[in-house]
Amino acid sequence: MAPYEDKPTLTEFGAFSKLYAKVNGKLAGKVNANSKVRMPLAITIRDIAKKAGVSVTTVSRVLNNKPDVSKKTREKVLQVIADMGYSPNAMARGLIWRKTLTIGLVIPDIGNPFFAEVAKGVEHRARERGYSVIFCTTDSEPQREQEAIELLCSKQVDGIIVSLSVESRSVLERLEKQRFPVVQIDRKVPGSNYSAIAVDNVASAYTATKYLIRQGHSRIAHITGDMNTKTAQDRLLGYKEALSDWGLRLEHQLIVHGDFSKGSGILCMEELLSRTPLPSAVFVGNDLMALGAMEAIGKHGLRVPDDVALVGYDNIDLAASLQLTTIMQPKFEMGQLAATTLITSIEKGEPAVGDIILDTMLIERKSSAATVL
Amino acid sequence: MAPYEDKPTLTEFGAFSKLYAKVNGKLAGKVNANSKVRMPLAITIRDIAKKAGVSVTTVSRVLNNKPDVSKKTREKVLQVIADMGYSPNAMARGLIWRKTLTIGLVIPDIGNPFFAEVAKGVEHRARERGYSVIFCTTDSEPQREQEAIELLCSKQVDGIIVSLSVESRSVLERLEKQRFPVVQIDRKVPGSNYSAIAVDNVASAYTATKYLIRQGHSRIAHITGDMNTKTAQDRLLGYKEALSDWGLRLEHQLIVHGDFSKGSGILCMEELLSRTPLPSAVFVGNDLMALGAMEAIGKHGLRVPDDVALVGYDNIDLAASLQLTTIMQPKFEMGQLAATTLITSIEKGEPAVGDIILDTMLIERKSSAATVL
DNA sequence: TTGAAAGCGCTACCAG
DNA sequence: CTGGTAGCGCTTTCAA
Repeated sequence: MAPYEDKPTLTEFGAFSKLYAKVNGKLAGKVNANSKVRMPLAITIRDIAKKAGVSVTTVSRVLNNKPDVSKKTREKVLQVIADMGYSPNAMARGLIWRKTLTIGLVIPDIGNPFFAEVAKGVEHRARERGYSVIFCTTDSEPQREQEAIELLCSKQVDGIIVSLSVESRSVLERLEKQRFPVVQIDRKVPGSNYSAIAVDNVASAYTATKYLIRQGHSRIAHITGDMNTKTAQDRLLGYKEALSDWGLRLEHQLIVHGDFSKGSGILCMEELLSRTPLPSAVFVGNDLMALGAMEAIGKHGLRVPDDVALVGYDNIDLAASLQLTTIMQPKFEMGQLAATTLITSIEKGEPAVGDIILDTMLIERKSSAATVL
Repeated sequence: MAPYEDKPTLTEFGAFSKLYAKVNGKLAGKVNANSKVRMPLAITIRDIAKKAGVSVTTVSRVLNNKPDVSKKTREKVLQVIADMGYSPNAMARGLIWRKTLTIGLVIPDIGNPFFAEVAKGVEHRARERGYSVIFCTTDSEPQREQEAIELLCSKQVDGIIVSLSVESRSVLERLEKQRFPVVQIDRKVPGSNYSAIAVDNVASAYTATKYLIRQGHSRIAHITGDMNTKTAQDRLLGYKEALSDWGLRLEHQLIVHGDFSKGSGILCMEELLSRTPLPSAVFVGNDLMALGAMEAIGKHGLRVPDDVALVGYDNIDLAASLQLTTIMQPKFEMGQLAATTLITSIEKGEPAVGDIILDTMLIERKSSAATVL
């Protein structure tokens, strides 16, 4: 009648764990199957102690590499642990240590290659430092962002890496008051003091737009990301500044609002294709939308870059294959850095200071080339 | 001197939690800052009880929606909980319930859009059912697969969704012995009894190859995925069977082994491009490698499909944009189904039975079109 | 060098 | 309907 919900410890139950009789007190003695005493659902430190003929304290000492254990005892205990395949219950430890060695990751969408790559960086670095990662996706909906954070807090994660919409400021403020370790990634919530790992979106959007202008374009459209994010706002800003600096008129009908998804890229591009005269170039808020834009352009029998030049943002894997000119940002490294920053902050017991702004780079490819390669 | 490592409960500390004096026994009385008594690091159920003027038992009842609490008391307690922003410590609960409402997800690479989409499906469904997801990546290295599973077990997850290399059979067997809930996704470890959510890789690879043959190709190469996975083995098998059924000779020099990564796609294609005569078509083990293959082909001044036709596998987002013919498999749905299956198994207390094989579909696009669109 | 015992925050059992 | 109390599995005093 082994209960299915047993917690695993990667061992089969040995002869040792057939029936559990409480010994340290009232209930010692034989316990039959009908007893109300709950069976231990996995091997515990007590099982190890008994088998090794030592106290739980000693086992605990071995487990935690404390001194004050004779070499002989230590080896004996280690042996039993290996034999039984015991692994300590992280929850029980967490209760005492007030540490779970787990961090939270709150991102809009793991399906977006940008965030997938960021998540990869986070997970890799976290693993190196001995932490696990619980991830939550929010589609940048403030409601879900808050729920995710509350959930992670109740799960007692040691810290959280977040990428939030601008509306989640109050949530962050509450965490700040408790001095809870948080690091922002990709987008910083305005007014929040938590440090962020990001790029200069204004400057790089400016660069992208300037580049198109220099290519001879004067009717340049922009498909924005989710305007609820600082990222999208900043990229729009950079676009506007570039136009302004080069004396180009800002045409509101050339700015359409997407949400960073490929689908929205299609829709937005469709809309732009109905404008007359047609824009000759589009700075798209991210690569995923640029993908959609390409599809829309193709569907209308037009060609990139001949009819419409395109510049994206992110340099996700497919940008190279698609010959999409784009702004490269170091996604994996951002994830790694965020994890490093957060974990250091957790372990030092003090908040990270200052933002880390990483470099971006314009990568020129066919989608915007004046001359076809 | 508020310690930074405080566990957050989304509340600022109220006047209530300035200093904590043990009351239920020995240590009652004033406790000064030098005391060895650890300060409570977050609001606990006892704080709520005290503030509401009831027992912890009653608060617990309210927390768990048990009956046997008068409406008035319940409301009072709820009010205090809301006021203090209390949220129960999931670890303490987990210790008792032997449930963490957390599941593990072990995948090779979150950076691969296929797995990112699967992960998305898992997370969405898990959230709907009240579970969180810890994810671990392994690059299909058996060592890391085992470590990931052991880690997740020690974190007491309620179950695990895995996508493993064929070598991890023994690890699964140990989990099986303990009747620990596991569901396999995408690839099934041969010999394991845990049910899997996957597609028929042999049949679909057969379909893809057959399709190329029907397009008139007779020199068809294959770039395999990581041959340590059942997925890659099966796709190779389907490829071979199709060749055989159509009386085409199997040329070993036309089979090169990649690892499902884009980089390996480039390398493998380079290798194929050195063959003479050139294969006129390549069935690539997944879209990511097909991406790489396309780049390699372009770099050599050749064109798709005129010089080399390409068929991929997965139908990731960019396949549409790249006009890549591919085998579609329902990634998001696979993730959802795996989560549903696992959680149902966890909650019913019995293993899921049988595999779920989902339908695939050949999606024809330009990369293999006989006539350019 | 060892072990007994007191909890971490919570739920479950029992008695009122 | 309510409250006291014994643990969940572990670490950490403190005493031997």
